[in-house]
Amino acid sequence: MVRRVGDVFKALADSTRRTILDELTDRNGQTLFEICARLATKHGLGSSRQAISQHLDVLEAAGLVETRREGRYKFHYINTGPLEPIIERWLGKPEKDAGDGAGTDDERDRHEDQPGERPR
Amino acid sequence: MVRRVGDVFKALADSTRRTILDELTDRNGQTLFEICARLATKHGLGSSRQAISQHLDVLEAAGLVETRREGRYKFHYINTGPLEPIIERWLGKPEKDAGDGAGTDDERDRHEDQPGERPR
DNA sequence: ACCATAGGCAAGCCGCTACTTGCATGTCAA
DNA sequence: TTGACATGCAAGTAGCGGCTTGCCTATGGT
Repeated sequence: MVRRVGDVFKALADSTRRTILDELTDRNGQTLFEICARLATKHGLGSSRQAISQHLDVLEAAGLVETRREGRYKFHYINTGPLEPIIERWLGKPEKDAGDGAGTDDERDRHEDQPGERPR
Repeated sequence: MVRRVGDVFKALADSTRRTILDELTDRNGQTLFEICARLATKHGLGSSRQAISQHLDVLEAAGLVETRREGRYKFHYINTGPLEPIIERWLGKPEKDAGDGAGTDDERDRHEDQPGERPR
């Protein structure tokens, strides 16, 4: 698994997944059923177990959630690591308006979801 | 326009829009045609003018881009304001694992893109 | 062994979204 | 005014993403 940059943004694009991250921030290391129950009661979400499970898969693929198996339970832990660099991407450099022309040409995204790229 | 929280995440979910933000970070205040040209040359994107225009609409609706008209030109400026609070949402509070049970019940997202909500 | 619990896998449906296509509007220069 | 340039608007299309439905595996208790 290559863990692209865009996966983090895609993962955060869904409000249910953001609420899951809120829930894991409030109480870390929950199981799937725990998350389902607390999403239903505290946040009024009616999502099914499979829906939450798929959301957790997306979050794990993005590196925002790590899991640990123990018997028949699977605990989920939030990982805020991928969150830090994605903001300083646009916040870090000073705002120069129309200064130079030739960019540094560093790759950040590589356009992961671009269809073609056409290597010729 | 209410400017919801989720709009910022939705706007950042697309890699072309992120590249546009990169481009505006590199040179602020570009016109639509400028952005099209530089996306094509520097980043190798073959998006049409209308596609870029629609992306800019999304970014503006999210508050990430502000515009200023001048004659027949429309200049686009990046606005990093909405970016700052969305990360400290999960980075700010300390990670307590399985501490209390009753949450603070503060609303952050309001679940803007939830279909039902069913007010009964 | 039996059953209940916790979770996984896969196919299908449906709505949203990015993109295209075509035309319309507005602005400046000659 | 005429034409070129910069942008806007709207309908239509294709693909992706979130959710459901149904069944399966595995662990633990009795």
